[in-house]
Amino acid sequence: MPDNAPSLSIGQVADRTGLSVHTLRFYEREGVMVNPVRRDAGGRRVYSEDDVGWLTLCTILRASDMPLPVLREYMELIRQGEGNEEERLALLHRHRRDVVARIRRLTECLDLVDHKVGVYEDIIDRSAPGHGCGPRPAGARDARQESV
Amino acid sequence: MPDNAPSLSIGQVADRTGLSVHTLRFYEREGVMVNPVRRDAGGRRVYSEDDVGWLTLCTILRASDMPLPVLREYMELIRQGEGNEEERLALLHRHRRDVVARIRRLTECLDLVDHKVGVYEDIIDRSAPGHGCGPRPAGARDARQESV
DNA sequence: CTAGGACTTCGAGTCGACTCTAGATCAAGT
DNA sequence: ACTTGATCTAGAGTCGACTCGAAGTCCTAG
Repeated sequence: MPDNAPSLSIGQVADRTGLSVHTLRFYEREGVMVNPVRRDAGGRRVYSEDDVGWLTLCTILRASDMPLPVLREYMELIRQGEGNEEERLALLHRHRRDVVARIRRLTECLDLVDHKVGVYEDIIDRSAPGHGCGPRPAGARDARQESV
Repeated sequence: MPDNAPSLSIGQVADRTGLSVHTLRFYEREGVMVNPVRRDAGGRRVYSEDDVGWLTLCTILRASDMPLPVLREYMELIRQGEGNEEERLALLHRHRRDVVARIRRLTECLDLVDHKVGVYEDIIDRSAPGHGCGPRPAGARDARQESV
C-alpha cells in the first residue's frame, strides 16, 4: 500500500481540517498531537493521513467544547497504547455527560427564546393586519423583561 | 401595590441571579442594564424587581452564548420603547437560528462520541468476560483516530 | 539568477468575559 | 467608640484559545 504515507504539508492539512496553519503549529506546541509531527529535510512539517484523522477528531471534540487540556489527556492515553481502554472510556463518558448537559441547557434557552418570539409576533400581528398601526397594542408591556 | 419597589442590594441580586457582584458591576459598566441602576443615599446600588427580571433574562441569553454586544443591542431596542418590535423579533430570530445551529452541531458531536464509546465498550467487553485480560483484543486499532 | 510563495521559529498581541485588588466609605451591632 | 462586613471606584490581571508579526529559510518557475 503506497497510500500509507501520503506526506501532507501544513497548508494541505489546514485546507483539509479547516484549522489554520497557525492553529496547527499551536496545537503541536500545546502537545495535543499524538506523535510529534515528522519533518522533511528542510525542517518543514510532514503530516500523515493518521495525523489528519486525529486532527479531524480534535476539531469535533473542540466543537463540542472539550478544553485543550482534556484533549491532551485523551491524547496521552492513546499514546500510551493499549491497556487503558477503561480510562479512555471514562474520559469519553465524562465528555458525553457534559455535551448532553450543554444540549439540555441550550434547549431550555431555546424554549424561552421561542416564547419571546411568540410574544413579539403577537404584538406585531395585532398592530399590522387591522390597519396602518393600532394606537397602542394592548399587552405590549409583557414583551419586555417582566414576562419571564 | 407596595411590592413594586422592593429595593434589593447588589449582594441580594447576586444571590438571586447567580451572577457575582463583580459581574453585576461589570454588566453595568458595559451598558447592558436597561436603566442605569438607582443608588441610595450612600451611593450604593439599589435594584428593582424589574432589574432582576432583566438580569435573569440576561443569564439565559448568555447561557445560550449571546455575546454581550448583542445583549446590549437588544437592551437598546427595549430602552427605546414600543414601536421597534420587528427589530427585536429579528434579533431574537437570529439568536434562535444560532442556538438551533449550535444544538445541531453538538448533537453531531454527540453521535461521534457515542460511536467511540461503543468501540471502547466492545474492546473492554471482549477482554473482560473471557478471563483476566485477553492478550490482544483483535480490532483495537479501530479505537484510535483512524476509525472516524 | 531571481522573484514568489510556502514554510520556519519565537514571542507578542488580541479577544471576550469576567475576576480580582487596593483603598475608601458606609450601616449595623456590642 | 469600635469592629465587622457589605459596598464603592478605578484599574489591573487572568484565562482559554487562538492569531499575528518579524525575520529568516527553502523550493520552484520564469
